[in-house]
Amino acid sequence: MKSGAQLGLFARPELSLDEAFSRLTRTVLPGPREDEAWLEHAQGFLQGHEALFEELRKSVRWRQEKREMYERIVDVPRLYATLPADGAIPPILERARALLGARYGESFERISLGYYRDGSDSVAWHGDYVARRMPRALVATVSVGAPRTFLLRPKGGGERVALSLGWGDLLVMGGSCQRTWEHAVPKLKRAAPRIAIMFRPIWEAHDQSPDY
DNA sequence: GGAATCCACGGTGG
DNA sequence: TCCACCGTGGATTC
Repeated sequence: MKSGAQLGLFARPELSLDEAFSRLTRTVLPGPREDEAWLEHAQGFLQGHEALFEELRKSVRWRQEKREMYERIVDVPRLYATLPADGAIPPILERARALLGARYGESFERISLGYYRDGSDSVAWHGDYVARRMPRALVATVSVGAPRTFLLRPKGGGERVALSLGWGDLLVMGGSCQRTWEHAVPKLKRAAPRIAIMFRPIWEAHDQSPDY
């Protein structure tokens, strides 16, 4: 039996509108109440994510960024792109953006993509570059393709939180999350491809720095 | 024993 | 001036 991927018979991607946010669970991360960091997580937010994964993988102009570390030029271990600069914004993502904007009262102007091709692609512990300088910053991520472990830990140490993100899952990080917590996608021996689709407001008009 | 995790490395930029 | 940043690869832990 051939899989849907082999036959190209993917379900048309759609948002399960009636229940788009019904499975959303909110987690307040441990920390000072007056400087709260929180997560909202919904499994299967985007139905038919396989088709969107394939569309993005094929149509987006993926960038391999490089970084100098310890007198060597190394590849950043993932591919990166922004929409619409590197490809058309699929209608499903415009709808997702509108839904998220309505729920959170923000306009998510920036869409950036991170392509984790296999288990050797990863991102080290970090808070988003611009967001961590803001008192509060929303970052919404929809993950398509195969799940990868997504870790969070408080800056300065403490118990960490682990999530599995893929298959159309939604994760929203809010409050002081980018400033008081760090997140990472660790390398794994074996992992199938995943694309993270990140929605962010414009925090600074001149900001051009990539966030992952 | 294999996989996950930890840690040190150091030039750059804020 | 100082410190946070971050990919690699070897060491350590699970």
